[in-house]
Amino acid sequence: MTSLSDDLAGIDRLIHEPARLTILTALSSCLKADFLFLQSLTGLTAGNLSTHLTRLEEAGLISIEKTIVGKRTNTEARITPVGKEAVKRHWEQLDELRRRASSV
Amino acid sequence: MTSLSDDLAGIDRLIHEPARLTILTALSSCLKADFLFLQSLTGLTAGNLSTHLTRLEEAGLISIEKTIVGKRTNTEARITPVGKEAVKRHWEQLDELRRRASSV
DNA sequence: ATAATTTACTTTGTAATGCAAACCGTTTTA
DNA sequence: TAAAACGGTTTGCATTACAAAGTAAATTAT
Repeated sequence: MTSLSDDLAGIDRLIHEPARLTILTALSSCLKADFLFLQSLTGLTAGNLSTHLTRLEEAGLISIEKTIVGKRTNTEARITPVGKEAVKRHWEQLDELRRRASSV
Repeated sequence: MTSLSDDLAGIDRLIHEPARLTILTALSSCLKADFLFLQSLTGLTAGNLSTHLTRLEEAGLISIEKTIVGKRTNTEARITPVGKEAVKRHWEQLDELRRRASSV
């Protein structure tokens, strides 16, 4: 038996942060994306995108791979199976919270 | 013309905070609720609920009315028309963000 | 040749804020 | 009448999201 209170307590703030939720949701659909693509997609500054990607990597939700392309570094992010499941679950949790809170 | 980047930038963090999103969504459905009801509904500590309600009131999203019931104070929160529209819009913005980010 | 600019990021500094814990005035109970 | 409960508010701290500054390599201009 769960309650609205449990729904609320179950929200993971790491994922709920709008920028990270956007990044994770996008990566769930395209699997892999490089830094500059994610930057133009989200409109984030490079600094903030960098920090968010690092946090997501530390949490095991994405993996980051750096390669040399041409003569420059290239940073690619890929969602992990854990990350993919987590973001799917997060959207479901939000749906559930909305549903429950909408009928008190 | 809007983009995913605009969707992201348009998210209001005051509303996005899980506890406040829950409070606002609940008040959208029941219009009026007292402090203790909201506390048991959300599972928040009294201190945190108090702070969240104050912030929502300051933002004009809810109104707070204090009366004496029996011999004790009673705090009731009510959603304002602005608040009701804002939370509706927030859920729509999340839907839109999810939709857009899911098809990059 | 080398200075200046651009690219692709990372690190730092700071202001905001969410939470737990402490507090407060009143009322009820022992 | 002491103490515990009620119905909250205020405070202190640790986290964190952002902008701005920094960095290292590559490119362009002079």
